Amino acid sequence: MGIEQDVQQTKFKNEHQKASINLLYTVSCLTNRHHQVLKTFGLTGPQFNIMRILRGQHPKATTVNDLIDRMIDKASNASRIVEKLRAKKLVERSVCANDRRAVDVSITDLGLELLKKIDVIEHEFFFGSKTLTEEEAQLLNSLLDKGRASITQL
Amino acid sequence: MGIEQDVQQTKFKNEHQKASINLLYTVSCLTNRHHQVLKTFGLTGPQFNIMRILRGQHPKATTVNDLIDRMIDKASNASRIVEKLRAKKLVERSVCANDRRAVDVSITDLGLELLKKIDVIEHEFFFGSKTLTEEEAQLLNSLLDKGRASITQL
DNA sequence: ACACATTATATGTACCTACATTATTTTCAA
DNA sequence: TTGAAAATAATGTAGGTACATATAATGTGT
Repeated sequence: MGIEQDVQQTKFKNEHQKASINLLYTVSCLTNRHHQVLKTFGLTGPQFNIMRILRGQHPKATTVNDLIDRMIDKASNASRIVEKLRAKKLVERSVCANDRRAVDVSITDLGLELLKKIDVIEHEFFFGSKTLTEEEAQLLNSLLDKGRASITQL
Repeated sequence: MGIEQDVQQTKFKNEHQKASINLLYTVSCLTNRHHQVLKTFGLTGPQFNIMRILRGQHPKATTVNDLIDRMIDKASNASRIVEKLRAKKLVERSVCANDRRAVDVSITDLGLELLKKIDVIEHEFFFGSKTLTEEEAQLLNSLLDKGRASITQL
């Protein structure tokens, strides 16, 4: 099944326009699937992302600013997401001792347990894990890197 | 610049995980750029998408239901977006004569003029238009189609 | 003809993003 | 040292998504 069938459009101006639509549609499928899976654990995508970053730093704390730097999807509102996680007792928050402007966030034991459960089905989150070979995935990566240059160079 | 530098992560479990993150990040760059451009015309991405669909049908009207079917990014709230466009006088809305449940939406002359202006910089919306060859874009399309099968087959 | 399911749209809620603004603390240079 | 600039979070607003539900019109089987 190519993108033509999937979006009910048979004509594209050229392969670049087709690739643009293909990217949007593919990522939409990917994130829909992820959200579906995460929902069964009571998490949203951005909440899960923050939890993973916190686990990576555990047992050290991470400031909100560090979270913003490391999130893939820009977090103009990391504070609010952290607050949602705190309400679920998955993370803790405290004013940073060294810099009283900053806020230290760290994952709780409850949070670590939840991530452990999600680890089991981690392969669900990998694009093309069942249909692309390692070489094809590598090729995809290089094409994305190369194509992205036409955006960032603007 | 590969994805490693862009997301400040040097280790990935495998090429498939890397591709997943690369896709999310790439589409984020792509849509950010589009939104940036569209904003100068006073439109959001979804609003622009609906306008394009309406132009494709012009001078025939399109029902809200048809809009939902044809939008790439699922529109659980096409009504609200149409209402925003109507407030800007870019589209018109009227109860469908044949089926009084349905609502006919059509683009106005003002809407057509706006799209005409945006047409001029349409190439801005194409991924990799300056950095990928036609063959590379074609290859990217086939990899996306193939990889997407691992999501939809679930 | 009428009860009932279906369809088309609208709306309420929870969550998200981008962007602008604010409050507080720290840094740094005159 | 002190006053301005920068940094860190939090918050308000407008717009978006997903999902559940409501409302009205249409279609259908008996």
